[in-house]
Amino acid sequence: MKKGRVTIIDIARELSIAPSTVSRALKDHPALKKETKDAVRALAKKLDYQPNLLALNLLQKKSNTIGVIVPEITSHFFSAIITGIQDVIGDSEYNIMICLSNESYEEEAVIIKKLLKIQVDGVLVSPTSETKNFDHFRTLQKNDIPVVVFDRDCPGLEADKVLVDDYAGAFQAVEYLIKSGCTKIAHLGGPLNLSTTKHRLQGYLDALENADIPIRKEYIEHVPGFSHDDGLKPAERLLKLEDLPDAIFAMNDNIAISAMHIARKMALKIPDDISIVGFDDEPHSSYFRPSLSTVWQPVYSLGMLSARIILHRLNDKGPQKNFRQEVFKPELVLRASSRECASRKNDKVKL
Amino acid sequence: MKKGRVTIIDIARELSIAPSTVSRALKDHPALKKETKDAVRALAKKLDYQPNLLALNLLQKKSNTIGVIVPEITSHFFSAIITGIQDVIGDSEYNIMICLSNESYEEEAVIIKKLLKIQVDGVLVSPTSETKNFDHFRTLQKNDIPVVVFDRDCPGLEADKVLVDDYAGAFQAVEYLIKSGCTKIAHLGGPLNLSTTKHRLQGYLDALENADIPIRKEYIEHVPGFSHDDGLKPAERLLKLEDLPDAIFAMNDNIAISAMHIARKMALKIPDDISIVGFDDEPHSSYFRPSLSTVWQPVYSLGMLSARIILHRLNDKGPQKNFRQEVFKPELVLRASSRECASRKNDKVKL
DNA sequence: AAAGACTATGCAAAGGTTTGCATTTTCCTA
DNA sequence: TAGGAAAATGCAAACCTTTGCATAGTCTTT
Repeated sequence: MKKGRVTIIDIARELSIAPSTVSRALKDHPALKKETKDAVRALAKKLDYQPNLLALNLLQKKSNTIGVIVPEITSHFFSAIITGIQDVIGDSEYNIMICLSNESYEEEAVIIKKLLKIQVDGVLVSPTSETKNFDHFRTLQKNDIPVVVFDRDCPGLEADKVLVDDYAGAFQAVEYLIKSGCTKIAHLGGPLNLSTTKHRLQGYLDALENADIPIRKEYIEHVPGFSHDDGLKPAERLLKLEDLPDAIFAMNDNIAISAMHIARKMALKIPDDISIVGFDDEPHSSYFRPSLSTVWQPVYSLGMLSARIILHRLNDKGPQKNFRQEVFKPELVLRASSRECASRKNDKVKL
Repeated sequence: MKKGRVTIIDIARELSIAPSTVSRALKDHPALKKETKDAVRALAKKLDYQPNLLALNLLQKKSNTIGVIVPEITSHFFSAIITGIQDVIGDSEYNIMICLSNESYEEEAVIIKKLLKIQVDGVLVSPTSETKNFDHFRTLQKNDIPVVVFDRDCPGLEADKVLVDDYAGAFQAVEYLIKSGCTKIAHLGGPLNLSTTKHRLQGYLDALENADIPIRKEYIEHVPGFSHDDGLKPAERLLKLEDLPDAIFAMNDNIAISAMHIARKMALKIPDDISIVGFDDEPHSSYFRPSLSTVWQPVYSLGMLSARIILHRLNDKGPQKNFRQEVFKPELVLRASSRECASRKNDKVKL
């Protein structure tokens, strides 16, 4: 009786043939006699032979692992993306390794080093809100590790990218607020370094300009982070202005809910006194009262596409070029935290 | 110029010594001359030598990977546990591989096979709500892979376990409802197979019995899944009973919120007409109006402890025995969806 | 000066699989 | 039946590191 697991050598010995023949038999090599193949396969099955992937990894210099770097997973946004990624990668020969950067550039850099060390075959990454320099991603590429950036863009980095048209989402949202009669529209933006923050801000600005509404600096605040608590202070600043806004377009749903809280505390009626629109369409946003109008993003699809792209890169060796850039369209979801609008029937509405 | 990455052999050749000497120098083997060590270390640094973990894995027959199997990650509950796990494992030599079973026994079994194939060193698992048979976990153990079960128990499986005292949490919650004057307390339970469901149900039953309140079958409903939508129908059944309950203790926050919705739709006042208490303390539960009373669980700690236990097992080879069973105490969090209670001041309250 | 002790280093195997090339076996044809 | 082509299989290297044992070299002691 052998101790450990069954190897190709055990099978070879038992059948008095060479290990290489066994290997070929198991992969249906055309040069082999049918009988040999059958004998090998039968014995392999009988002994419950399991190929040793560790040996294969060494031989092929690859780990069959794809690293996924995200800032966090406690929000529905990233956990849904990961679910999409997992559902695609799960059917392939690859495994995914999820790494949390905690929105810290430093941790992100450490993760990259770790992934290099274990020789991941590819990396999917949504950079932290602190990341301004992308050289660590380029290091991956120099080591022939394809990188796919998702959701948060890395301007200047040449890589496959799967993004959301944040600009359009923001523009739509603010345009709707204007149509619904709001004129004093404030914005609660995210950390300034982030591409998503910038694009949503630009969408906000352009929608105002497009409607000939002057931009007021005091109506624009930026939050330090993405949690409910991060939004409270900035929301309070907006709602303590002398000339009170009649609408707030927030960077995400959590922040929008912070604004709702402050508004409620100040006895403002939503949406009569003030409309509030978020971004992300987190599942619980529809359960609030008033339910939150927001911008929906195809998170699951985003994850799936990112995964498909990296699988494609991995199968399709060769120099990395012709980078793809896919941009998903978000959709405005109108609920009860924003006023009705005369032309509402003409808008695409998702409830 | 060499093509690939620098190996121990490259260093050996350059210094005209044996690879084994290089290996020993890098691990500070006592038999080596200081000068040799220094020379090796200097060159290793200069060439930016990175040990090839793939080779090590093969040699040591281990993958340095810990599998983490969870039903899903889109809820705050599991994503927070994973964050705790990650924060502990991240500092070790191990990597974690997160696998989603989607509450499907079949998928869970497939995952186990995959983890065996890649030769994980250990597994952390919270079984699906369908899992009644634990032989697949025993298969892991037979292969000398330690298993740590967390949150959801596997009765009869001998393994390390990190659980929450669901019984006590439920008992406390229902006891409070009784103290606050409720007498017709209904329960929205989870899928019946789950240990957590059973224990919470038992806590509910015992709290009633303890107060001499007769148990009414029609006041007990079970939801098929954990999402908001899964709770709607069962909640409706409860609230359409002729003898309306004056309180609902729900399996989790999502279900509690389903109940809140149905109650509101029926113009019931919360908590005046009906008190509602959830379980889990999801972050958004405090933002609802009325804010949700619920039972808080130390999710992050639960993840960290599970991770520590498996690391300990991995360092501490030898036969698996003396399994640990750790049980965390949950805490009742009183908010606005339940009535005040005369003796409230005496309770430990977390807001 | 020789034996013994100790220090420093090298050799080679092991871990399991794949693959180009070499070799053997089989079969057909002249 | 020899020759050669074609079919089937084997050999050995490669992937990189670790480690028990062997060996070479140095020093000490009698």
